[in-house]
Amino acid sequence: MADDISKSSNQRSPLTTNYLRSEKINVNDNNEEPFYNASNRFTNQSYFNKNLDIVYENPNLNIQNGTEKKDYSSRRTYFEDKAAKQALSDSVRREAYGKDKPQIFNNLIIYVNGYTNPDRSTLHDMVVLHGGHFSHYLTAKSKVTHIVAENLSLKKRIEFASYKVVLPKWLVSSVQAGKLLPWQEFSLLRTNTIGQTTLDINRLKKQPQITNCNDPDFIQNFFANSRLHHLSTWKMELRQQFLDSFNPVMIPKTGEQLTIFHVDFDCFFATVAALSSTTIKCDLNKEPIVVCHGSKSSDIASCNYIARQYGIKNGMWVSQAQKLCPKGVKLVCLPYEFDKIKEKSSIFYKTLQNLNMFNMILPISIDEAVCILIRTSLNNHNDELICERIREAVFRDTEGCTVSVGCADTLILARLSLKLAKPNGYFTCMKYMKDSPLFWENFKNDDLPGIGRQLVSKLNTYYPRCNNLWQLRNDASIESLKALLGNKLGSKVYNQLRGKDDDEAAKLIHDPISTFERKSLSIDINWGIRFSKIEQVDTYLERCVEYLIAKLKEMKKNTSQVTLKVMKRAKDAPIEPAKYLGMGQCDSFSRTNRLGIPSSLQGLITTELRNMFRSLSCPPAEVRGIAVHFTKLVDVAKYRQKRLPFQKNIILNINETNKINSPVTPFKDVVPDINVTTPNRDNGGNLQTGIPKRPVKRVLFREEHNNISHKSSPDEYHSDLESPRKKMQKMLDRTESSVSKRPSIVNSPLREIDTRYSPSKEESSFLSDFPTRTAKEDIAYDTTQNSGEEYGNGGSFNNNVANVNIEKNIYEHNNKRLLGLSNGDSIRDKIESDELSSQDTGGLTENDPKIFTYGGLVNHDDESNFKIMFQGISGTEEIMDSYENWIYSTLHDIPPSDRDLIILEDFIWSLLRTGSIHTVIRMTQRLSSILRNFSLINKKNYNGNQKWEVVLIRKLIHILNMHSNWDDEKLPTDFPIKY
DNA sequence: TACGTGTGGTAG
DNA sequence: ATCGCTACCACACGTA
Repeated sequence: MADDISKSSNQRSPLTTNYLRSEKINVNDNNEEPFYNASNRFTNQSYFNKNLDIVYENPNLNIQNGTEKKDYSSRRTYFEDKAAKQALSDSVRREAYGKDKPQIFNNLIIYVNGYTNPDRSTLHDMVVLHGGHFSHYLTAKSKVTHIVAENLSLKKRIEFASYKVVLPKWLVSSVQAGKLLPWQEFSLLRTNTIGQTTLDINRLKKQPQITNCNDPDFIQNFFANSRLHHLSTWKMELRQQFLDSFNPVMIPKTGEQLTIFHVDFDCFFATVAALSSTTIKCDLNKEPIVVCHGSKSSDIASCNYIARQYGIKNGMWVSQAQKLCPKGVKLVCLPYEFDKIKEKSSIFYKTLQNLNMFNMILPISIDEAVCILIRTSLNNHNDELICERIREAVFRDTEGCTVSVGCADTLILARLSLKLAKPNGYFTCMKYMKDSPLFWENFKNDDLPGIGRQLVSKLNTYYPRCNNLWQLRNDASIESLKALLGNKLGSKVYNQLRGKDDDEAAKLIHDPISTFERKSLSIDINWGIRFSKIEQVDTYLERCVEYLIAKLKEMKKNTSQVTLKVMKRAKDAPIEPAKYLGMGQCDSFSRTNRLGIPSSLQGLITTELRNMFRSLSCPPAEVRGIAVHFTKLVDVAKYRQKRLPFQKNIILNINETNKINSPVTPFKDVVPDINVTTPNRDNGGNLQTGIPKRPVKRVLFREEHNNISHKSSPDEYHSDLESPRKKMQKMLDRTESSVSKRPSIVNSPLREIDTRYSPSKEESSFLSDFPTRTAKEDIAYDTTQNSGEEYGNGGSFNNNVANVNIEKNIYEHNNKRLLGLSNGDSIRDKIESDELSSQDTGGLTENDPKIFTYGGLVNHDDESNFKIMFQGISGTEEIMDSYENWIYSTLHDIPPSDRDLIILEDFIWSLLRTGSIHTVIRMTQRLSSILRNFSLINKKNYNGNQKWEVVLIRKLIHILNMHSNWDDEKLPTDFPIKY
């Protein structure tokens, strides 16, 4: 498999690789990078290391994970380290709180799987305080003795077959009894006899999915199968992992030159599903493959690129996708492989880490990372080489998952480049593209990050003439964008269109700590929610709170503000929507309440939420979704410190069920009056008594406020209380277009319509006009071959003698030339007069800057320290810039003039003669990269790029090969040049 | 002006 | 059957 891909990637390989390989630069053919080999074979090894190879070996980059230079190159180190930290804090806690407790769990290592009752953190405490170890990870090395679980999926049952799997009750009862009870009595698998176990598994084979939201296990079961839940939690886990392990020293400072590699798996879910599918045989490259749960209204989580050719997109329903397939083509539906995905992803991140190339690796999601390299004068690396390194390494380590890489010096350009790179490729956004239609014309309005479905349609309405980002860039003024999209987003888009990251995006790079710090916590379920009685809602709310509080405790935080959001069936929506157990068209209503004190008390928060639900007055039968948000999280430790000065002023008088163990801070700066209860305004509904509440004044205000702003209330019978303004607004909402006014996913009727993802006219034509990557690159490859034959002087590339002879001639020729050129002024005069005297200056026009009109070698008086000048510049970077600009300006209809090319050749030779072969290699590589890129975004061949291809093969590579052949002939690699 | 609440929108 | 999550930003509008 690996061979297959590398072969195919060779075939559609960039000009760089092909030209060089075909030209035998990479003689050793031992899978090392061609330029690396070249460096070894040429002079100036040490200098070369400084310039090119440093990327891979830079010792400064090895300290990514800690100032103490931890070596994280080993795969397991990260987890071992984290486990060590965990163990330490556990033992500290045991020391502090567990001294008087019987150490009944000595020598046990407990792992808790899934949601349990009591919850995970309670069990954690129980285990730790009674002498046991709590393992957060189930790895081969963690030597877990027991797994605690409430119930297990069949898959897990098989996976855990060799472990002792027990119910949480084992721990609880053991603690109660004060001694370790035999685990067998609490075994989940009930493996008293082999027969029973088998029976159990068989029975569970058709383990029915829990679709009733009133089932105690509904939430767990739903989450276990929800892709979106997984995406969200994985993302937060990765962020936390980043915060736990990164080295702040490596954060780029503003103003530093960066190179950004945006790395992303190609159709990750589908690839993983196909690779790990044992039951269904399928070929990722031949059949349309999708990942989904069901058959009709099931969402497609991911589809491979064959499926995408038919117009299938992620998020589409299976029924619709099937229709898009040509006759006779069967859509292959594969199940989710969440465990495998997680596994591949952590390999992915470790691989990136182990490459030791980047200053910082920012997790974007389970399958996507942004790798950042700080450019310094020392690491003069090759971006394309790095892209390929990443791709090869990930492909190898994940055993068959391909990533694409977009590379640029801003986030936005890297992201757009990634789009061009997909699938299974890379794209580097070069300087000349940043402001060129060549680049921007490849993108549609919806390619801009931050512009989703709603805003794209806004853009399309306001700028109907703009079919691509280049047109949008030219048509959309910053004022109009701001007016259309709002101040922030408007200027963001304006900047993005110019390849610049706005402050918000840059914050990710320059302040990842605060970007990744969690500020809120929530649970949000809008599938399978069906109630008939208010008690069911109450119970459900309690389970939500239970779930959230478990997490809250893990984070050692309290919440001081709670939001409840309810999805209510829209008025004219059918009771049961098209999607099985879906939410259908809904209106959303929310209510936020501040808790008197930051808290993680289940009773208190649940009660609060129940009140809030009542205040929304939504009939339970109409509820289609419920979300609970904890906002304004407060660090438990900090909170304890903070409240100390207030302590003496607090009067505690709280009823039994909501006993608060820690002292209370007053609500804001108002005098606390904890005995006052909230008068409930839910139409005479039951008042909750005894709950500490906010001060009277505030409550009254809120009552009033709630009545006035009850636009957000699902009920209609308070209409007469509305302010005229609200009424007007409401009327506008109704009459104008409720869809565009409230176009959220939730409210949008599109949610229910099967055609919501059918490509628009523009989209389909765009897709069909745009050749696939493979096709395009095959063309590039062919061109290479053809030009090679056409211009290749037959077998002369392989003919050492011929080459040496030619080289010698050229060498002498150039020596003469160089001698002639040592008089810089005369040459300049000559060239300039040539340009003037001839109307045909190789096609140069006014618009085409005469970038390369003179050049040459300046021989300083000091023989040991002369400088090579190009364009009158001597710094390598500046020379490269000027060289690049020249290429960019002559890539199209107007090719570089022959005269200029001769001067280039002179320049190359003088570089070689002075041992600056690394610069020649860079120049060769640069040209090759530019041509590759050009061919990726241009279908057409221009005079300019064709000519440059000839230059690349006939001049640059040819010259390098001659050096290579010298080496073969055991000629000296140092040329003592006498001036 | 500064802040609070409710809502819309987006990304993976 | 089917698993339509969730963190976070920005804005409009209201209040102190």
